Amino acid sequence: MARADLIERRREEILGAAYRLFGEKGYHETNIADIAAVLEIGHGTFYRYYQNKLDIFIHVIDLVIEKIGGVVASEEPRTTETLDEYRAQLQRIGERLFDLFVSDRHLAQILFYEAPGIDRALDEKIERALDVFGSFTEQYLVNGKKKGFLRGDLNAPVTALAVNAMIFEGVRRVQRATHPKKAKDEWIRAITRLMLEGLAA
Amino acid sequence: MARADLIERRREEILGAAYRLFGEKGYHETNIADIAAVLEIGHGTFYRYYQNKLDIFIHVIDLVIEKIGGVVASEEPRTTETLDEYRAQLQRIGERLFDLFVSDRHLAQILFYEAPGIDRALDEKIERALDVFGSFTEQYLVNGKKKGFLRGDLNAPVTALAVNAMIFEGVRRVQRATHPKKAKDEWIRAITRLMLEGLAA
Amino acid sequence: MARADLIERRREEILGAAYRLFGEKGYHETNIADIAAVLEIGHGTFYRYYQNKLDIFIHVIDLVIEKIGGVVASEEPRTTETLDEYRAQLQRIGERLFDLFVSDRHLAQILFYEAPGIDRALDEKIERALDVFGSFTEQYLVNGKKKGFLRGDLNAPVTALAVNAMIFEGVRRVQRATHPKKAKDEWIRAITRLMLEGLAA
Amino acid sequence: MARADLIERRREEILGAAYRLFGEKGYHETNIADIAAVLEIGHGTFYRYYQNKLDIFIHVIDLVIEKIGGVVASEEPRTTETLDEYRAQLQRIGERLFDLFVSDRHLAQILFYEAPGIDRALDEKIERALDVFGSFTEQYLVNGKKKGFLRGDLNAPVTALAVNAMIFEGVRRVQRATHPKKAKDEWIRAITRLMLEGLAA
DNA sequence: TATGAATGAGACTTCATTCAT
DNA sequence: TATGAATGAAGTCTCATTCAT
Repeated sequence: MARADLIERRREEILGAAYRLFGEKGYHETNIADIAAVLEIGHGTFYRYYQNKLDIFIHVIDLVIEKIGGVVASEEPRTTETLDEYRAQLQRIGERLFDLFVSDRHLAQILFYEAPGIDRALDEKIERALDVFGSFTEQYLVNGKKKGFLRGDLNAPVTALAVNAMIFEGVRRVQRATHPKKAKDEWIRAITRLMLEGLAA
Repeated sequence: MARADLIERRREEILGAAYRLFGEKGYHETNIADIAAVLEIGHGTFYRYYQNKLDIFIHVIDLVIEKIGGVVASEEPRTTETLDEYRAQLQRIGERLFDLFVSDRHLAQILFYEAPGIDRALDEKIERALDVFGSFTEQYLVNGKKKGFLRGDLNAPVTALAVNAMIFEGVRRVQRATHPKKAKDEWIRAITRLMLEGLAA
Repeated sequence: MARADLIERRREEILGAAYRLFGEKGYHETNIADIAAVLEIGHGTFYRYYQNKLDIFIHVIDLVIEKIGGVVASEEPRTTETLDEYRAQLQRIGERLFDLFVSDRHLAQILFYEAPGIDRALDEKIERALDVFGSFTEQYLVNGKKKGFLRGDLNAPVTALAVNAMIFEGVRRVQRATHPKKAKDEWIRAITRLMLEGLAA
Repeated sequence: MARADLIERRREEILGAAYRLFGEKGYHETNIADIAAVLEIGHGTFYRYYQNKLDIFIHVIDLVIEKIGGVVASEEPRTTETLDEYRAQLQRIGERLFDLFVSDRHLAQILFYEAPGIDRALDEKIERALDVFGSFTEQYLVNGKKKGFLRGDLNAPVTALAVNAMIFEGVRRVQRATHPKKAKDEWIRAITRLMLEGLAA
């Protein structure tokens, strides 16, 4: 029992170290020996906890998806009744997501730069996660259509993915910005206005 | 001069082969020997035309950027006078861009999956290209503001990047779709409506 | 004493598991962890009963030698008085040996395929065991010479080893045969006729 | 053309070095780096000529089989007309085979000690080679039956394998003997007498 | 006595790059 | 200019053995 806890802790330590190193140096530049070294363990020990380098990276990606998913799923789509409520909700989620990426710079690095192209199965996994995130956004849109504060003829699934693409580009940009706070506000405002009012005069 | 032409042709042959292989197998899975093999040249010869593996990949990325840039810059922003003209223009560019990615599957694979994370300097180069693409979109927005058919208070630079993010997510999705034609129409429609009219009822 | 018995029993359980695994998977493909796993003991426990991997393999070879030795020494050479008695004796030993190898497929696998080349000292041990088996056969030949039913000028030590070589090749072949029973009869008959009557017309 | 020759020579140099090292140190104790070191080449170079360690060992075994096969097939079975001619023939082949193994100590070491148990497919290959060697001996026996100087009722295929087993045990023993010459004569004599006249008085 | 977490030497193999021909 | 043989750094992974609990 204590034994199992220690093992679980060690697994998480390794995961944490890998998360950091993959974020800092990149997947291909990070050796198993590097991960072992920062933890001051033998690199054979690593292989007691994870099958191989791809295996730990997959777990790192799971962690990334989980972190983002926590924010994405942090609100209840169906409770929103008016456009203003939706706008407020959008802003809250946006704030949390931008804060998440700004506070943890590895997140964006891993998701947007390291993960793609490592492994086709992993690309698929990320794609499915994006689909899930899309389905959350879609629920908001569907709710809005039902409640009547969003256009009844909007293509919810595609629009949801388009909206999410803007948001992810936003977090990517904000996280790299010289003044993240200012950038965050600009992006949240630009996206919500574009979404709700459109660009037409 | 004929000499120089031959060299240039050979350079392009190598670039073409590399483009194809990087798109099919990925950067790390493609060897210099593979590239040489498809051209039936010695792999030592490769090094007479490109400095190293990263060098050729950079040139592949240049090609990718150039292909996209050709579409992005295919219209003149300032000639548009009305919202309807802008809508038509958007649709034309969208069509061309989606067609480009659908007709050449390596383009999306390289841009979205292979390029990220290879090299930080290369990531920067792509970022700058995205900035350039953003500045094109921005010109349309600025023109629309000036002509009065777009909202005067919209944040043109940020909104332009957001719009482009939707478009790139669209081409990525459409290129992977089972029915690209249908997907393309849906995405173009969803994006233009979202942009111009917004989602609010 | 009960303590000592338990220890001895555990030693034999480990030996049995090792015997089976070395026979099935081979020496190099069998891990200490594999052996411990089939016994559902910790693999550290293994080292309380055997010094190391080679040590247990040496004990496995001892077991192999013992099993064969049991058959080889199962008859009394000096009681045989006539050629017919010797022929009958030969056939009895042959039957037992062939049955032993057919009933226990690991025996041949370990003796003929796994043991050679593991360790020079172990090769020597097996060589000495073969010498001992040779000396048994030699006793029959010497007895036959003394009793006058075998040629007086035959080179007993060398001929004994030659005879044993035939027998071991026989058991190796029979154990691998599609129809072991038929093969066994053929080999026993071929060897006894070759031995006693020779091939000349 | 000279190019191809050089490559072939290098392949054979590597094969020779591997043959020697596998014979001296054993398969598992020999590294690719060892082989490269004795040839003073980079160990990456090894992999230009052989796929991997097992691959070169298979080629070593091919060489072993070829060397033995050269002796085994050095006489024409059907030309023998009398028992004395057969005896002489047997002795010639025996001499050559014993000389081969005595002059090249690696041969026996590799065949009898290193090869078994490395790889099941390789074991099969050796088994098939032994079958081929058996079929040669069988031809002598069949010829003898036809010509009437060997017993008409002998089981040629099985007896051939039994005879070969004696011969291989002989070469193995002689090659290890303190006085190989004396041992060789004893073995050749013991085997031929056993074969042709049997042991009965 | 039993355990199994930790270790790290060591082996194989790949491949970008060089350079003599 | 073209070639491809040679190189060796570098990296992944295994597993016998130890030892603290």
